[in-house]
Amino acid sequence: MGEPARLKVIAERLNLSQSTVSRALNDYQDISDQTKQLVRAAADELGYQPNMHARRLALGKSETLGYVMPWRDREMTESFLSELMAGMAKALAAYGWDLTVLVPHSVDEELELFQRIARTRHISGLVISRTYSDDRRFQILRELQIPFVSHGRSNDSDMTAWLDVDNELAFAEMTAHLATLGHRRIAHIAGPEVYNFARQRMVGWRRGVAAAGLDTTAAPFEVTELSFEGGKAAMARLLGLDQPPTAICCVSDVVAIGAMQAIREAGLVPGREVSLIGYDGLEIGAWIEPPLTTMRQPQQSAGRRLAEMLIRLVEGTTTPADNQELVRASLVRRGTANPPVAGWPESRQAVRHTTRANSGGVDS
Amino acid sequence: MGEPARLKVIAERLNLSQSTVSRALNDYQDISDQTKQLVRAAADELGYQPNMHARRLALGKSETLGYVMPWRDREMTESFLSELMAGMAKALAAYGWDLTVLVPHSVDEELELFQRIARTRHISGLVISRTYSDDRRFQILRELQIPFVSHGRSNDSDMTAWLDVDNELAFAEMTAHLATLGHRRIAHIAGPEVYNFARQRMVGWRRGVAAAGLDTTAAPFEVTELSFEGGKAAMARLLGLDQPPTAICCVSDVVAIGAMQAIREAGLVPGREVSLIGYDGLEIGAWIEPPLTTMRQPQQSAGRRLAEMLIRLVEGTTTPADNQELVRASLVRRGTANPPVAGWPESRQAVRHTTRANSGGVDS
DNA sequence: GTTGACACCGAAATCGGTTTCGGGAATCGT
DNA sequence: ACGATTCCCGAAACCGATTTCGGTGTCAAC
Repeated sequence: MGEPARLKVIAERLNLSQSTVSRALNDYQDISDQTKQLVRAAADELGYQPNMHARRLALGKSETLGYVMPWRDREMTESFLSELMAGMAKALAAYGWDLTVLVPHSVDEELELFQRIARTRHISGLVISRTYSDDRRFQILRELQIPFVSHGRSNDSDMTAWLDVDNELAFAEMTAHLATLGHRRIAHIAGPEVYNFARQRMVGWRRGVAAAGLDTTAAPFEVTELSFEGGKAAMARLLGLDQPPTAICCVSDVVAIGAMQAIREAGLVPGREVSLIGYDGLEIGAWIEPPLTTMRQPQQSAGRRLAEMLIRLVEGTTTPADNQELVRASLVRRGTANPPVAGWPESRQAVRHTTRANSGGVDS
Repeated sequence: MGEPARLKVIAERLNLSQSTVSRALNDYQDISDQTKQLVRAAADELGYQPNMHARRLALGKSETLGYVMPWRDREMTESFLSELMAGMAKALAAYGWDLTVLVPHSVDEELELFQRIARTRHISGLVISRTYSDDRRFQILRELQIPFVSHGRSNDSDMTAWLDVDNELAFAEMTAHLATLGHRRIAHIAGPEVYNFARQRMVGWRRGVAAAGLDTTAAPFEVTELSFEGGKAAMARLLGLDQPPTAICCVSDVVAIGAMQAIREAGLVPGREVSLIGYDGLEIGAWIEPPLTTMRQPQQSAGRRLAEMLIRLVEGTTTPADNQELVRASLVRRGTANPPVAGWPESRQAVRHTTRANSGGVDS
């Protein structure tokens, strides 16, 4: 019980050679069933676990995947990150693989990291996220021949593996929902265009506006950073318009929550004068007043899928192009998407609501 | 540029032996400076990176640490997890170490995991969190001789390494702050006693109540699970008391946000009739209305410290007992801790606020 | 009775590093 | 001039697995 049992120990114990034991455990055909039984029993009894490093050295594989955490900017506080990682780690554990987290704190450092991994190969595949529309990483990883799958697409991801939500569809549906409620001026608070998902969402919103028979060119939008403050500032600008919108599609929940603050500070009530829908399905959205209507995608199963795809890529049993998966987000109806109210914004100078409905409205 | 440069290649290139090259790179004393220069130059040029598996096999060390993610229960959604992990990973990267995440989905599986790690040694140290007052893991890890450091203490952590916040002090201060504002009935919404931090916070609150010259035995408290719903239910019970409290110390921000909901549903205003303070310093607390006063501890530096401590432990340069660190949380003044208002709860039947201050109050 | 075929297993090479040990050359002391 | 250090470096063992290759023994076939 002192030192961990190696292959050698269990070989001596059974009067077998080390190679026989190894092959028995790996279920080779040229080992008799009887011997296999014996070896397995002994291995069990001694609690044998192969030395990972020796194994990986011999195999030339690492059975370790890396997750590149989106750390740059201050926008990583997103709580779903841990959920995503948990999903990945759980899926990998089922195969006996490990997940290591990589946290580059600059673009250059990220590229250096890729170089190192390409040489050492101690990580045999990567999951990257927070993809840009124009993302250098795709080409570099291809050149370095590092298997990878991205969480989110990019301009350059046609032939690579990815898992993405149908952002365009989600925002088209979001817009349609607001239109169905009766809204005619549906705005969009967008994220920086460098992010591919931000662009997709913008496109989806436009598509929704057009589908509702509204004037696309007149539909107002604001681009802002993905933060509470950003959402607040953007909303304030929208409220300053001559014809302010009655409903907003927000690029993220955090931005939506910021927008709600701006709405309140203008003396209005989120979900009454101005409806809004967020995106991400954050749990905290349910805790605020009124609870935020949003769209959710399951993070944990996304993590699982990403891991499974990457394992298959590393094993070489599939091609990247065969591993492209689009998942659908679903609307979570809470309290901030309601039919427009009469008398606003037409008579906006007249209304100054300082009272507030106790409970949020109810989505229809 | 095809295959990564191994030690052998650079040895042949310089007409040296492989062992010389290895020692040169590792700065051995018995290698001339001139040779070292040559070797390093060649290594640089070829972009040499040692094969991790070979290296770790030879060294018998893994240079990989594991973080055991608290996954059981549904309470892991805490957004600071990713921040903590980022802090750890960044610190480790500076030493060339890796961080792998472990996600056991049951207690038994966690113990199995420990067994495996003890045998394979492919992870040479663990960070565990979410410690229980009575936590079997401490003894087991000691028996298995796995170096570890816990984020949070336990009954059994006297001789092991840990990093913890002074929960007791934090809640004593929190209580003192409320007392200074003039509150005389200061309640506590506590977490399950199995969690050591919940017990510590309870003790701290009691200490604070006593220090304020109030009656400890009469001070009301409620134990609940660490969730929004839990906080809400607990607050509802407190409001049902004959003499409801005017201020609440909440075991966590999430619980506090749930409590705020219960306060609103009772027709009261958080921070007016009932003051409350949370704990964790979640960013979202600043986004709700009124913004939640809370206490914060820096998560990222905590991650860094944990990693540094564990590295030293694995290296064997210190003893566990010498690596115990208590950090202090600091009060974040926002909008929910204000002086008590007159007329409540004495005339509680008379007041039914349905209107609400536009901006939250201001802490004094 | 020799020859194959087949089932089963051991010896040894291999993965790519680290480390021990010992030897040759240069330097030192006397 | 000769032995003793000191300074460098190479050969080889080692870490613990996997895998190739070859060698038994058995049995059926001719």
